[in-house]
Amino acid sequence: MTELRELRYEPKAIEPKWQRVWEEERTWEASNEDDGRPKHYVLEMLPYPSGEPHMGHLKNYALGDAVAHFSRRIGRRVLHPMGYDAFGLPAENNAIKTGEHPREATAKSIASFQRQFREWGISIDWSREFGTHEPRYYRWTQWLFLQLQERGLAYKREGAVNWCPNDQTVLANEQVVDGRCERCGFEVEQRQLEQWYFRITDYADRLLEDLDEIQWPEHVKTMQRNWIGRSEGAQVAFHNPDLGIDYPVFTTRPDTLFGATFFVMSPEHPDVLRLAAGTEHEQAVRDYVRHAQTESAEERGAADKAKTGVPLGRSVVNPVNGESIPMWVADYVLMEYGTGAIMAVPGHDERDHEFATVHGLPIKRVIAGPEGEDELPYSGDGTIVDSHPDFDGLPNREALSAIVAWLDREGKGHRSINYRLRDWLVSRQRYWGCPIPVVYCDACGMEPVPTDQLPVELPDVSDYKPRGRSPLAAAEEWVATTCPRCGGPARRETDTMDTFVDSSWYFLRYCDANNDAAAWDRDVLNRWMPVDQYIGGVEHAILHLLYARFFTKAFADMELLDFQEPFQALFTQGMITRDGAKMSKSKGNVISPATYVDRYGADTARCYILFIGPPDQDADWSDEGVEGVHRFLARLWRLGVEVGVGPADSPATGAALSDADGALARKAHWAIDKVTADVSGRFAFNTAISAVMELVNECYRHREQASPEVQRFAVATAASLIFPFAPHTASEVYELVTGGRVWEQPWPRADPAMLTTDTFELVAQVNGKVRDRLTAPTDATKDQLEQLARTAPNVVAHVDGKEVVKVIVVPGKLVNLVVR
RNA sequence: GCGGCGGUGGCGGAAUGGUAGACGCGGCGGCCUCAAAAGCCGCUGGGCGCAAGCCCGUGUGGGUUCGAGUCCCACCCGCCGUACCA
Repeated sequence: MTELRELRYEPKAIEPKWQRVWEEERTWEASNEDDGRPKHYVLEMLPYPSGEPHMGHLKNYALGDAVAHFSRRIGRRVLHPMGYDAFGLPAENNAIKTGEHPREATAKSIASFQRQFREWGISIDWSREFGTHEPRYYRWTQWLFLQLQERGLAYKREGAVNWCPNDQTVLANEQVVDGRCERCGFEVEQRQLEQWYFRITDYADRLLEDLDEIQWPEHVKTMQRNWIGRSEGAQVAFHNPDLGIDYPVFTTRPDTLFGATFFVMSPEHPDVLRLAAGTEHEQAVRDYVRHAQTESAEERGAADKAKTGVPLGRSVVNPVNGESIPMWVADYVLMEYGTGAIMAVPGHDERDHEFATVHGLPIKRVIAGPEGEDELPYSGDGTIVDSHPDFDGLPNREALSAIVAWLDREGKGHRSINYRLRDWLVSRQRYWGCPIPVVYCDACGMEPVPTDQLPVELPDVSDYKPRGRSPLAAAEEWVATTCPRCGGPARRETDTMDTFVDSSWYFLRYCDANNDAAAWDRDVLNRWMPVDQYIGGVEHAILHLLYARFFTKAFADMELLDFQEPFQALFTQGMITRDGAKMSKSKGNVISPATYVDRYGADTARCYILFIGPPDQDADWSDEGVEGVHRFLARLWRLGVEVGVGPADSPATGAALSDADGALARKAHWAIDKVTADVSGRFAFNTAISAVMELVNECYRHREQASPEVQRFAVATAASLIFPFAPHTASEVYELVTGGRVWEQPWPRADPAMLTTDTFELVAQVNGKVRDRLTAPTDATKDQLEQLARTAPNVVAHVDGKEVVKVIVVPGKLVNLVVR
């Protein structure tokens, strides 16, 4: 017999062995046929294949795989697919630098992801794999685009857009962070361009309301609510007699209308120059507007910036009292929000107050606050004063609705709801994306490409460099086409789609990934959707998650599917940091999963990343911690070798057991109970793994005394429980002790009789302080427990000479004697 | 400013209002070995004490309670998100 201590746990031998079995037997492929088991769709966010997978991917897929495995073993039919978000700028920027076709770079990266996902042993249904850059996928992206266009949900219009001068393309609002391009960090400019949009604003209310229906982290819901930014108020028209134009403003405080002392327009407001023309302020206004344009979004957006602005030399009439108030232009008014113009109420708005103070404008109080609150601006509630006989004296909240009703009757305004959410700008002047399937004909105008001519394939080009228009524009042979309506010459749209379009429906395609006749079959889709558990990073809280919800609702309206929300439950994972900092090339603290998988095996890397802490929190990677988890798996494996194959059933309920057998069997059942609760009730994988560690420690403790059968049961149970986290080692150990396949076994069940013991440790307290610990029978009465505690030597010492005024007995736990 | 999350040993972290610090790392000691590595076993919050044991201890200060890391109030600090949104 081989000396045990010479036995080495060799993941390099174990892991490929099981990967081969799963691959050859296609173990993780899911059938679209309903077999009576409840379905469970487990999905991790689509990876963007650039270079190699990083630690974030390892965490994401280790988490998802644990959920998928656990779900299968508790009897669900599980869909756990994989694909690649393969269009995008990194591959294209690489092409500009090196000339390598983005398709080549992407293919290499995908191959690396595929290889590593296999090496990690993630239980993926590979039969459904695709990349969003493959024509067989983007054909349907284009088809869906046309469906949206047919219903007016995709449209083209001219307007002010965000332009990234580095990436040479427009960006959606969601992709501009602090005035900078979310991708490259360059300052974004405003340009006036004709672009494609999706009408996501039509869905603002539904996107907001349905958040109540889904199990998502509250902070993600909050971020979406804030992004949608619904606010209730009124639209009120202020008339300018010079041009004879009504300028509507949006306000959430119509109750302060009588306090408006001036009127402010955004520098981007199209009428600003027209209004100033011919006044003494014309030149000053021109200068101010020009300056505002050159100022970066960042400078302009700084909250502590002084309130600048110039008068327009015109005035408008406040419709509620006929007062003429001066018009100004100031950059604290944003064109993007509301109507691009505001009524300024310096008495009750901080910003307006600041502006009025700087520019010497009148400040009027129209709401009286409680006693002592006589500072202006006052933004709290109070009583209407100096406004109108009908409203003076009313509480302002009451006056608010009364004033809106009155405006409505008088035709001067109406109730209005305003949103921060803008339509989603989807066209991009870049190459490596999904072509927008429309053509332009001189005779017929814009024409959608007929669906039987899809896909519009992305042509090869020789020059990827963006020049303010898509590189596709240079592919003349491709651009020149015929009009589908009149057959005459036509030109193709050369913009491509935002890659977020690709990833807004991929989870649908997985359900019916190989369907050549349609994007999906509605019945097949209904058998899997919605995704039961979605897992990914919070960085997608707004962008991807909002877009995907919008698509789902739009498709539901088109009767392409029958549910309103794509992701029933969402789990957002924390970041993996290194030395307390985010990993980045510039910091030089990047570590790659491959290093650890190579050194310790995939099971160690996966278990460690789950063991490190609660998965929704950030966690710092520690090399020493990895060693510990590796030791644990090696200890488990060694137990398997030592105990060998044979019967491994749980001791029968009520069987007479030796002390060692009893302790070990109970620990095994305790671990089953604990792991099951930790995994199913919450994502407490860290404590689940520590419970299996405890079981393994208990196995070592009873190695000499416990019977082979009970030891085998304990080891098999440990293997079975660790399987969702360390599938290879678990499979190996389970085979060593039972000869069977762990993934084919149902999830173990704890025997309730084995979860209780005859005695427990009774804590004896005096005045809430622990004074003794005693062994007490589990079935003892409260009185018996009290007597036991009262006689404990150290309790007696603390009670001595005092009066027991109260006794608290918590059966199974403690006795507390309150003395005086 | 606003919103959210968090603050527990040397470190990562664990604790349905009921034994604070499970599990892991690190450290210390022992066994094995010619020796080391690996492995196995034990100890490991701080202070006082020969010991039994006692005192202190979950960011700070109050409160509720027989009992508070946990609940309430007021603060401090850190991280994330968001910010002239009318």
